[in-house]
Amino acid sequence: MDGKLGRQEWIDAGLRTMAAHGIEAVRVERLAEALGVTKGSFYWHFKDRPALLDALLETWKARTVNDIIVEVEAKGGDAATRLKTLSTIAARQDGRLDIAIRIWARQDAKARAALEQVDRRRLAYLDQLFEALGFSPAEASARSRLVYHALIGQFVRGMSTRQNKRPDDWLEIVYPMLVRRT
Amino acid sequence: MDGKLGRQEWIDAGLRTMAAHGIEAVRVERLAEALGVTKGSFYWHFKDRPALLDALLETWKARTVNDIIVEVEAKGGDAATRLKTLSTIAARQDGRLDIAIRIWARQDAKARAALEQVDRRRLAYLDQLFEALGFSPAEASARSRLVYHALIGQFVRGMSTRQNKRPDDWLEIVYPMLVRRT
DNA sequence: CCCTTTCCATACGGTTCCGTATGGAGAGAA
DNA sequence: TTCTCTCCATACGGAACCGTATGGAAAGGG
Repeated sequence: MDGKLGRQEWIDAGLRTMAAHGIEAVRVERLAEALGVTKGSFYWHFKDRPALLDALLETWKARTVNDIIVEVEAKGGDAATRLKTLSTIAARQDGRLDIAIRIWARQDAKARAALEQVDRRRLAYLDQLFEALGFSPAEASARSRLVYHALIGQFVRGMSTRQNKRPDDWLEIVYPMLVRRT
Repeated sequence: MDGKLGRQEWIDAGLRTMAAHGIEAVRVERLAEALGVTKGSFYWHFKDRPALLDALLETWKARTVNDIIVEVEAKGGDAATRLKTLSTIAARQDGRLDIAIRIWARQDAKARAALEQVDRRRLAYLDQLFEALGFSPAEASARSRLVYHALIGQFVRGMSTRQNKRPDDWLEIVYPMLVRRT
């Protein structure tokens, strides 16, 4: 199964181990072993390790800034429908890569900048949906943050906890509360 | 300024750097430099690095299993009052150490076990409060998880984000919604 | 056939850790 | 004083990385 490999194979392998074990675990000699080559190959395709990490971040950012939002918009519907679509899609993601980026962002300025961009985009979209449901900007913002933070918390917890086979139904249960105007 | 130092100084230093930079940053030679000694001291007080990590975990667990719950119970009041007390106390914690443990638990079985114990304890307490407010077990459990996950998410995000000076008022805003029976 | 380009293996020096071995300084007991 | 116990410094070997230098195999063009 070995033709020659290019940047993309290294990036994919990097994203895999990053999702599984965090950015600290993506080492060039380990990736080389996993890919069945030596690091001679790596330093042909990349200048150094930071160059790979940049590529990982860019790849993640490109595929993450709009992914869920685009998917929700594609399904269409009114604000309530989109919010429902969004919550079901978001809740069944595994989010391991997002969490790995989030942990990385604690130490790295670039990762932090990319993450804040993604967060702002998603929170703005959530704000928009809640406001379309008739909530004031302050109420909409608070509910957006409640939901978004709760999803992050679920992912973080699911990452630490052993394979949780329970499908986590709390979001479905509290969903009616979240969208009901007072 | 240095009398001799004992296990506790090493543990405190370990907890500090762990809260600031994660478990990966807890290295014996770095701690030694921070404490103004060499690692000769470390290997006098500890068998090896894992022994220190065990001590860190035990220290955290001992001071965390009950901390907030005890504080809330000390203030007393009915379920609604306690829930309010709990949310304000929890929201103004920094939670960096908890998050560091949570990240560590992704890779370490012992940390995972300790963390699951703390999580179960806290979630059970939250369930109890919500049920005392008249919610069904399923509703209470869902709301507990919503709030708990949201707090985790806030801490994780606050850790990645640069010094967020906004005091995060979303919890206060959505609080009435959380405790209102349908 | 030869030559160039592409891709990778091998070998090396340097850094940062871990853990061990050993000796030494200081303080109190005998 | 001398002996002992506690605590730490120093020095060492080894592992896991990073990045560089260099050579070689494979493939295609000329």
